[in-house]
Amino acid sequence: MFTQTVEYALRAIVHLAQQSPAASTTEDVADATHVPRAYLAKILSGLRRSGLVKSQRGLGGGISLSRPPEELTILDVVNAVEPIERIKTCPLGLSEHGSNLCPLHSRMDMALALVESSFSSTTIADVLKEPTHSIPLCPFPPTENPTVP
Amino acid sequence: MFTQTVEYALRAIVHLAQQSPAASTTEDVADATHVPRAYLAKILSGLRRSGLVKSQRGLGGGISLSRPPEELTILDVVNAVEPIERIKTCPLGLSEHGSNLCPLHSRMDMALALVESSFSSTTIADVLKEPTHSIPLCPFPPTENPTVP
DNA sequence: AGACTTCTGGATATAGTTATCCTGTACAAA
DNA sequence: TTTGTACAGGATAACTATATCCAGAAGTCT
Repeated sequence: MFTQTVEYALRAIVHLAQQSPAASTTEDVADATHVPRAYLAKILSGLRRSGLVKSQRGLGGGISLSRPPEELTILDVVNAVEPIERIKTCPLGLSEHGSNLCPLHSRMDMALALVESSFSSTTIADVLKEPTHSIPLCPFPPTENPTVP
Repeated sequence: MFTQTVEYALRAIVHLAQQSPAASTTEDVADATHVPRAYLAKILSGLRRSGLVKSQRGLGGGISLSRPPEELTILDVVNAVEPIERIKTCPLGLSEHGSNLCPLHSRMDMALALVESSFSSTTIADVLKEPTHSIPLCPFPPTENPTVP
């Protein structure tokens, strides 16, 4: 459901947040997140162009967050790499319909809205501050898989 | 977020439900749903293998639903073509962690759970029976894009 | 049987995603 | 200024998703 790229970007951002406001090299992030170095570099370039992170070359340089983790939501990250595209017009391309959605696409869009809402209400800081001793990217104590009634 | 294939499969199923229990030819479905015929044929083959639809060759044949629309959820269709994979173990591949999820993946899985739940609580019949005169695959009256508070 | 219809499945093409590599550029420190 | 570090970005490869085409199998109707 979520692409590799989104997964990788989120891992990277969480790691950067753990080091924030210090910078990490691409190599450091790759090692910590188990993301292929060269591909991670591309993703981080994209995040820089989106303004989520800033980069510094040379010794002591690396990548760091542009904003504090409290002001960065999961949705910000997801939308920077692969925007969640809400369904705004009928995908069948029937021009007569304008912006009205049929029941099917209305339901699909509702699911997108749920994800969007869930992601926008969680900051990276929330992820780091999770109660108990569970460590992001490196868990330990039990976290139940949620089931929505 | 959802793939073309999922979108196409849902359109096809909704159309089949509208004709249910009669059969439609692949051609009919393709025309009604604006899905490329040859590709649709592949998708329908898959749905048949999954048992959601049955096929009949020859004159008067075609594809029809195996179950009444009341007993078919959106989730059934999605899972038949591209299963929603809940995150059950840490994607970092750290064996020590067993099945415990870190806060990040716990949140991501929660989003998946929301979608799964939303899709499992809507049958294809629900989509067809939507109040007002809005017609699935062919809408007309306004349906507001939902926004979750 | 013969003509026609419709699904089935294999081969193939095209585009997008994921991943790697390599050269160049910017910066720091000595 | 030289050396070393680290990001930037282009070229390329492998794989998957999407899409097309066609020959063949299975069915209906006369």
